[in-house]
Amino acid sequence: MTGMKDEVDRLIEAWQRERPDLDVEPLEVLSRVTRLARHLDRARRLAFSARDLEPWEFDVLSALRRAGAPYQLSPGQLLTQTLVTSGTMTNRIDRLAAKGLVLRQPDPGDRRGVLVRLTDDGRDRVDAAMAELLEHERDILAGLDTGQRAALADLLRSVVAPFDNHAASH
Amino acid sequence: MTGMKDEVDRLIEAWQRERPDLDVEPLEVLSRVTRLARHLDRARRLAFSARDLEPWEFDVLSALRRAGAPYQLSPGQLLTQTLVTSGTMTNRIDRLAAKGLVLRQPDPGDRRGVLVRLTDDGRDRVDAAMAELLEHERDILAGLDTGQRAALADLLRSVVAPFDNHAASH
DNA sequence: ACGCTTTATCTTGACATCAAGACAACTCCA
DNA sequence: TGGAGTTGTCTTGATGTCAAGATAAAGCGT
Repeated sequence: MTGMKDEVDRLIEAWQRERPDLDVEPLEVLSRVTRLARHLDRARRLAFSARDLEPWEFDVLSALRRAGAPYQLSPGQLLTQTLVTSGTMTNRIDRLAAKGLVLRQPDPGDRRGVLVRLTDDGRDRVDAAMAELLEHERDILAGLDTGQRAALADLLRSVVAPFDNHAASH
Repeated sequence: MTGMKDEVDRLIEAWQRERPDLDVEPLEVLSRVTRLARHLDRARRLAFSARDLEPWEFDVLSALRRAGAPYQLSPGQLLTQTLVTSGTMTNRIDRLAAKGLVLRQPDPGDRRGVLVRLTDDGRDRVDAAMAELLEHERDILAGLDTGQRAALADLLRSVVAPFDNHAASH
């Protein structure tokens, strides 16, 4: 018991009133996940706007940053990591290159391919944005103690893991 | 310990390798929330496609359904519930009306306003879609026992509640 | 009653995304 | 070496969304 009602409590009450025959218990978890994700989106947008980055820009730049020096990946690798289509990725790389945050270079080993590399400016921006994002996220989780956060992470992991490990069979 | 690694574990390892100075613990919870929400979106799309409904259609229809008989709300009420802009809602109502799932009626008490009402077909569709969605969601949560699901719901509620109750001050 | 402000909905124009397909370069086996 | 199939990226056309503004009707104080 947390002593506070949220929107999902109200949502569930309404469904129970209208459809008493249904067992709506799954909504207790999953509607909260959906709503929290929406709030997180707004928090991300806010955190990144201080660095003049859109969330989609951060997604691409952070994939490159995580790859480690020399911070370069192919468009194909980027689209498996960001789960967008190839057309979208072409468009994103165009715009990031126009902003000077990435460079498009021919792949020396495959003339079909290109390599997308983070510029120094791109690296600085994504590093700053990541630090800011973590600040915001810490605030969001401030109501939980360390043990609760760990418990929440473990419960979420066991719900998400089947998806992640099943997707490997594609 | 759940005995399984997920994508977020790998994401966190990469960040720790690249930025050992940052405390990335918040990602343990919030990146999993984001990823789970994305998987849920796909599950919803799948559940609704059997009833030939898009997720956005379900969002609107279910708001009307939850309102109870006579299943009617104003566009304004619908847009506060679905968190889209008014232009988007106009477009959605147009398309739902064209499909015969809702009716647009003049508001007898306010000539500026209209009332959007669920048709019988709309009610049947959204009821069937809801039952199907709950089936899918039960599958997703099958790895947790009742106590774990309740614990997860409570932890999520205490993270989400501040947003929901703060937003009331708009 | 008269304006001024607010409220409710719809319209417009720009934009990001996706699905499907085009095109070029690579691989591999005969 | 040649040809079939595969892979990597980009192009095209349709769609849904948003922000900003237009329009019309209510509310409200004087």
